[in-house]
Amino acid sequence: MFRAFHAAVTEALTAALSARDLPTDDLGLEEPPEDLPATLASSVAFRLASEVGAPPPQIAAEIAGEIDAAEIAYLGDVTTQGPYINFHTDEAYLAETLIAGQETTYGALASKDERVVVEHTSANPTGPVHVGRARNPILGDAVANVLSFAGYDVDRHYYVNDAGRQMAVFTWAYETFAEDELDEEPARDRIEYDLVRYYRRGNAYLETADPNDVDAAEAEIASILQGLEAGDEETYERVKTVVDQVLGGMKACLSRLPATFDQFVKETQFMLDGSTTDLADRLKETPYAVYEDDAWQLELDEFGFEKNLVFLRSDGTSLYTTRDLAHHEWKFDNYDRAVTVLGEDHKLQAGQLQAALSILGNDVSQLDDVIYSYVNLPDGKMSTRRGTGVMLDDLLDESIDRARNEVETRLDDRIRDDNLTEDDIERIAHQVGIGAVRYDIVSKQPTKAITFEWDRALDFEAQSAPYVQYVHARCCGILAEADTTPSLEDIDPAVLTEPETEQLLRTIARFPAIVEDAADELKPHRVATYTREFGESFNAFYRECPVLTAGEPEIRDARLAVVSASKHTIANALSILGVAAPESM
RNA sequence: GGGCACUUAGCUCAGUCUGGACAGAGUGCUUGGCUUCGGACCAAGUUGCCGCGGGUUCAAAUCCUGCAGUGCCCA
Repeated sequence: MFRAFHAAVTEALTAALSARDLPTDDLGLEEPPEDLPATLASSVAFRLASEVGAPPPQIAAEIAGEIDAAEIAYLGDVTTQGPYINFHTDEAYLAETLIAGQETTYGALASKDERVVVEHTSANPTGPVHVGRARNPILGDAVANVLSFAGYDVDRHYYVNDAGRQMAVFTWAYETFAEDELDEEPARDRIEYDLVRYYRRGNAYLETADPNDVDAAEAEIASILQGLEAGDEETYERVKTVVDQVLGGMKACLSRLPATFDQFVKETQFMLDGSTTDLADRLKETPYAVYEDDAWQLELDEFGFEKNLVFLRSDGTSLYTTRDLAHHEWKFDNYDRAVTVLGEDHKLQAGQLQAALSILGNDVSQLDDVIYSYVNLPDGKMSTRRGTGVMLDDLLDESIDRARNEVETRLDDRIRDDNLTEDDIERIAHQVGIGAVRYDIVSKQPTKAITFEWDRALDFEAQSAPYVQYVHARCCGILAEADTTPSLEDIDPAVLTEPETEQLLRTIARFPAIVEDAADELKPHRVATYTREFGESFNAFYRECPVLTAGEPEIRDARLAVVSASKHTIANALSILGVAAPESM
């Protein structure tokens, strides 16, 4: 309802200003401080003071007088407080919020008939997913979720860099070394933990072996890269053997979050189908192309990049970015919009990519990047090659273990006698443990750097997932106990008179606007911030307004409807964040 | 050397895009609340040169600019 109210007020205020021949480009609409009863406010009077030649409070009063509240949807009253014009909602605003909230899909926006591809994670298939990379699938999944919930038709892609030097090194190492030449046991019984040992062994060899042996190895690695470039079938199969196995393991790890994908798009696809070659030919024809230092380059200083972008080596082989350009044109062919979630270390590359795409005549306004900062360890970076870092699997295991302990120690304190089974405990441990990790990451602004510390990442207190999940479980508990679902016709919203109920309904009313905003801005953390506000509103309601034990049947039924709307709201908010909504905990 | 980001309470963070009403949460610390629909909860108190300096504005945590610290990138 907040969206409708906002639209109605915008229209009314615009009309009021136009009627007096005043500018309507900046309405100064904002949400007033919490302790004020108004739902929207305008500070437009400040800006008009010099133009009109009157003090702001007087202007505010005149504009307010211009608006007939009775004619505007959901508008109950227009008041002024000094220079501010305050807009108050009417009874229908809360009543219709209550009705809208009965839908299980509450908050979902109308379908937009727009195809969006969200590319995220796209980590090179070199080994187990570590925590340094985990921000990407968690953020990316939430971005895709919020866009989907906001009505876009979303596909999730993982772009597989299977044509780079890393994969050539891996393939060579995998074929060269025998199991007994590896100096460690797999850290975990899954394929990528097994195979990464070859990758590490290979890299160590290249750093420490006799120079002649290294040269021989490098020749083999170069031949793999050339084979890929030439479209050699056998070379593709060799690399594929390694890539698909490692990727399978990484996929299994990511599915624990869960982060799933509609497609794994391989870089080699754009070498095989000739699109990379075509693209390079087209780049050569542009006025930005130069041949310098034995390489084809693009001069991008016009776009703010001092350094040239090399797109073809002297031997005619393409580079990572060239193939990614072909990849992006392919996205543009198949989607209306492309969103890419990537670490700040790829920011320059992304900028150059965008410049090159625009040189090629693409509409780059359909391209959006979501940039996040790296997750570091207190004493340095995480690296798959060197084998440093905390693995995502270990973080999730530890979090689940701690959550299980938490459930078990709380078991005796439970007031509710619902006799949790062993299966329940395990379910809750997973929901809370994994939810806490996701929530911790998704609730922060992606641009801020994170230093990983166990205790901080696994803190179940504070503004964390369990707090919000608990609200959902509470809703479920009450609804289950009620065992009757009053029909909408029986509900009279007018009996909901307590300020806590009103505050809760107001919070519920804002949810669709939060979804819209988070989707427009590609900022899922806004939804996380909202879940905390929601939790506070709900808990205040819970404290002051008994539902099942409410005396009057009308009040009980109406409050049940509030709980039901609350459940839908918080369940949907959690699902956007990718955090499980437990029925009990 | 150049570019991009970040800096808000002891700690972890919202708020910054789009300037507006006394700068918000959690945690910590000091208190209080289960004859009760779920205490992983709630209530009260405490905590601030919004990194520093300048500028724009009726109004700046928010916009511009210089500087510092931190992170990332470029050869």
